[in-house]
Amino acid sequence: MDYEADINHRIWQVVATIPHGTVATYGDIASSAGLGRAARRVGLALRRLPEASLIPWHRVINSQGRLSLPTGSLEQQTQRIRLETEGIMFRKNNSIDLKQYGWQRHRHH
DNA sequence: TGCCTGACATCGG
DNA sequence: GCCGATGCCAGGC
Repeated sequence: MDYEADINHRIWQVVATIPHGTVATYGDIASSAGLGRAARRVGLALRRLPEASLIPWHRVINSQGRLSLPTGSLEQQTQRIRLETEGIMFRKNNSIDLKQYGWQRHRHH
């Protein structure tokens, strides 16, 4: 397969390791996949994900703790429902506390 | 080739 | 907390 397809697979592989009930940011995934700060590349890979895939794409959110899919879209609603189903609570401003649910939350500078 | 856009991140103001 | 500018990597036309 070509280079781009290989990158997508690597990204999906990392996303697959995000534990149930936790979330990771696009940036987290990018660095873990060896892509440096190419966070936008992660969004592209998730968009390329097959509809029937079992990869937990809903556990990937932005660094502000908010969902990046279009507000009000069916996709975004699906993501929120799935996260809440896993026990993740949203704040009043529709954001998620990364300190509590974040994946690589125990790193130190 | 050039320009615009996007499931992003970070820094200012 | 809400913009706007920048840097970033690909896609689409």
